[in-house]
Amino acid sequence: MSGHRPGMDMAALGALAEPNRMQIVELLRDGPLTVGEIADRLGMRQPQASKHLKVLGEAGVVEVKADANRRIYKLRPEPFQAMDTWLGTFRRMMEERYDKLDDYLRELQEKEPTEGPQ
Amino acid sequence: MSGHRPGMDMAALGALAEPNRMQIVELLRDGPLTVGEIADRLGMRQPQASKHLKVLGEAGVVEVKADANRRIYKLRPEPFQAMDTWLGTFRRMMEERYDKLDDYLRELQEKEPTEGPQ
DNA sequence: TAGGAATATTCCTGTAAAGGAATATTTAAA
DNA sequence: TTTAAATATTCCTTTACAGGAATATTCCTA
Repeated sequence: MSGHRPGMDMAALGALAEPNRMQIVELLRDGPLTVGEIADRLGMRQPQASKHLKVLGEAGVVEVKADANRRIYKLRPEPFQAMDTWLGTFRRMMEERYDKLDDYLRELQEKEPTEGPQ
Repeated sequence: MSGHRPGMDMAALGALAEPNRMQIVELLRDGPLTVGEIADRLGMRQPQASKHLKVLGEAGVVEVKADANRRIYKLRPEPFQAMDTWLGTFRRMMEERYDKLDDYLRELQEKEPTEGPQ
């Protein structure tokens, strides 16, 4: 299977597209943290932190390690690597200064010969 | 101004985190297209295509060029470059196999000397 | 200037998701 | 085995947003 086009997971994107979760991710960039620390440093309540971490976990962005009472969360590299790969497919476009617009305009003209070759 | 931390725009992320819009973006990767073409190729109705394109436009992901009746949409490189830059700040983590977890565990131990050095 | 093509907008409705508050769960320690 | 700390979960309410259908807008052409 996996006859899909390259595409992109999207799950991670959806998870990151929420400000609080983005903050959590940027916080975890510097290393693993417990739920309490995350909540403290970001000024959010523990339940909200837990909920956001759950979403991040389900999206594969973070993983947990239990330490007795604590839950230590840390980033997983995979989704970031995936995003990086995906971005690669746009690299050509990112550098292109000649953007095919004129080509496309011409293309449209030809497809639409309202009048015969006058 | 711009005393912000590096961070990430987020607007683009939010826009991309919707399947149909992601499809539009991947379609536009190969070059500019009109609304009608986009709707056709993706099997969505014109109004929905217009709406999604509007969101993408407000997020700075696409830009329009008017051609008479038509609106030709194409990708803007900026948000992709921004994502790329942002991803760069995770590159260290992406490659790291030693993930500071042990360090952090030790750190937690020391911060919590419930009993004296027994 | 009337008509049609291409696109945008509006209104409505259903649903997913986020925050707040309370509570359940788990674990260590007394 | 009771208590407290750390975390997860549930319930509720509100809001954002996506799709559907209809309609408005813009522009070309006859």
